[in-house]
Amino acid sequence: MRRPSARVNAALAALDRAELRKTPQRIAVVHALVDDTSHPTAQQIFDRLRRQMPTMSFATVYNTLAALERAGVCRSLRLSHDDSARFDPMVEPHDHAVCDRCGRVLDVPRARERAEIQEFRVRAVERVYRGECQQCQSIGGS
Amino acid sequence: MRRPSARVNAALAALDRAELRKTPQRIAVVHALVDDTSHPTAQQIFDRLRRQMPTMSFATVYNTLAALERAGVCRSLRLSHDDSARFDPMVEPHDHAVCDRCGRVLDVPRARERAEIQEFRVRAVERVYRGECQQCQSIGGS
DNA sequence: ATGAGTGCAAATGCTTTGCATCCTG
DNA sequence: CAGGATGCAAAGCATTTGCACTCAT
Repeated sequence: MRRPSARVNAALAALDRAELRKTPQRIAVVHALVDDTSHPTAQQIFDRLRRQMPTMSFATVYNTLAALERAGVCRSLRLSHDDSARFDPMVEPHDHAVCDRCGRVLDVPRARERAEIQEFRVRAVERVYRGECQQCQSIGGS
Repeated sequence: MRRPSARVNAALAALDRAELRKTPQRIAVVHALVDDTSHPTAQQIFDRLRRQMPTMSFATVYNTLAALERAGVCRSLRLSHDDSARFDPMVEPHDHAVCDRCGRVLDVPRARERAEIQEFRVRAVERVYRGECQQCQSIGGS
């Protein structure tokens, strides 16, 4: 956590919009997450917060992260088969570079694509298109 | 499973190369997986095989799928946060389209990219670059 | 008989849930 | 005081592991 940033305020505003109470626990999670580019796991966030708020429970961290995701404040990522979920406060569309050796996850802004990851030695690229398949389109609905 | 295909033979050859015994269980898993484009989970493969081989155990399916992955016969995918691992017998580089509504996973060959998924309404694209970060490169090693 | 492979069950690890309690409005 | 939120513990799943047994070399 750095100084109160614009991102913190935007996140708290998103909580309002989602009609979620700004409890001390949620504010703490927001502070811990919102300026963190390391893509922490729920466990890492919990460990960090526990120091400053010893009553914080693991379940609250999980529930809060899920709430924040629903409120559009963060996204959860499952980038490797054997890793737990990681949380990314950068909600603008962007990509990720995952290190095979240390597991580090780097953000790759869309505008730069390959340029941004010059220092990253790319072995493979995986693309996932998300959307609606033909069958589901024809069914219609929301 | 269809008629014995070229893919089956290639997979069995890969087992040889990896010095893995071609046991009835492994052959059954190969047959169940290798011509299946639906990206089944281990559970789905197990359910299917259990019918024709009632002694087949879940652990064997898991272990066999991991062995097949190491042998280069298939890849495991974790495409959504809440889904279990899916197995893809198509090992050539390609991408995936995931339906938000039904969870269906479609293969998207590299050559075609967007053209191939005309009938799929794309909401978002996610890219993952896999490789080695700068720090790990400088450490060197294998 | 040696060692890989299997099958069962138990263990593990991440995540979710139930529920009593606590606030806050 | 009503409903949302928290904290704890327990439950759920998917996946992995330990171990005794089997089977092919």
